[in-house]
Amino acid sequence: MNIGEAAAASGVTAKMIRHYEAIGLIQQAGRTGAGYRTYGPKDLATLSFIRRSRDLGFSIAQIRDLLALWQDRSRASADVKRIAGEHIEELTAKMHQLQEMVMTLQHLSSHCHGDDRPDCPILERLATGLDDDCCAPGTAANGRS
Amino acid sequence: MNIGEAAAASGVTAKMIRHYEAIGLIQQAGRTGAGYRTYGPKDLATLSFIRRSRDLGFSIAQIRDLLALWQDRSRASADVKRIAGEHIEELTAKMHQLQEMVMTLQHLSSHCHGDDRPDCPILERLATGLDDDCCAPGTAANGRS
DNA sequence: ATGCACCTTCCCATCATGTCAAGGTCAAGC
DNA sequence: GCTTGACCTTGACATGATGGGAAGGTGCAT
Repeated sequence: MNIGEAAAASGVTAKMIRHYEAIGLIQQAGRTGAGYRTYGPKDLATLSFIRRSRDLGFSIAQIRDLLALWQDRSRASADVKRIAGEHIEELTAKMHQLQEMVMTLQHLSSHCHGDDRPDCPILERLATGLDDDCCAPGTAANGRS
Repeated sequence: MNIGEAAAASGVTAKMIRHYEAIGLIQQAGRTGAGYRTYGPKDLATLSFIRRSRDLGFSIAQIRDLLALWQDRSRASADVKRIAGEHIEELTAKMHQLQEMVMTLQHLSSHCHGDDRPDCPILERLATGLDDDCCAPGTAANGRS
């Protein structure tokens, strides 16, 4: 199986397969006489594992650990669960950051009439850091926290 | 005002101030005879504007547009509102992606007993793409959608 | 005049991925 | 056999926002 077929079958681009090999995330692939990389079912399974992990937002470093655990028959599931738990916390923290941004922006946007006139509370807030057209003083979104 | 003071006052690092100048996001700063950059209140306001925009997750490209609108006295607030609205949609989409990851991971994690035994539904799911210990067939989190 | 904190430019690193270029290889058709 | 097109190889460079560090100049206080 060539790299192109492996890429199509696993959902990892050929470019990334070579990259993962270069950084040591996966073993060096076998080679044909002409230097083409060859892949077997086991390699495919590893590549698919990586792609699913990436889809769940794991970093390469985390995937490295997960792969090691996966291939360790004497692993403790607690180790896997811990990695996943840490990752969940990272993702949740990012989510909350985004949520705060969205709430602030929605608040500002709702007070911007959005017409031809230049007056705009969004720009005012960005310029001054203060939200002087705020309907709910004391909330986290008013910039005076 | 030197770059260090401007950095402390605006919350933008000296490194980034130089970078923003290099990419043309801000005007070239004035220089002393010795080549030191100097900053005035107007520059400070611009830097603070940029930092607040970054805090709200705007990209450099978006900030470029926002700065142009800010300095355009004949702007239409509708333009600002549109940029903000697009940004809200981007952020919301990212949030939902993270949310889906978190839900999937929480589902898997809740089914992992997390002890010394190697059996682990998280790894199984990453390896096979299938969630065979699923309590709620047909939901988005079971990998068979 | 010495020392320290600050400034300058320039280069490299991150992280995961993409693009592009120059060249080698394989398989099919003529 | 030769051409063609699809595929492979390596390598370099780009993204976006930021950090780190080296090597050297400047400002100010002791």
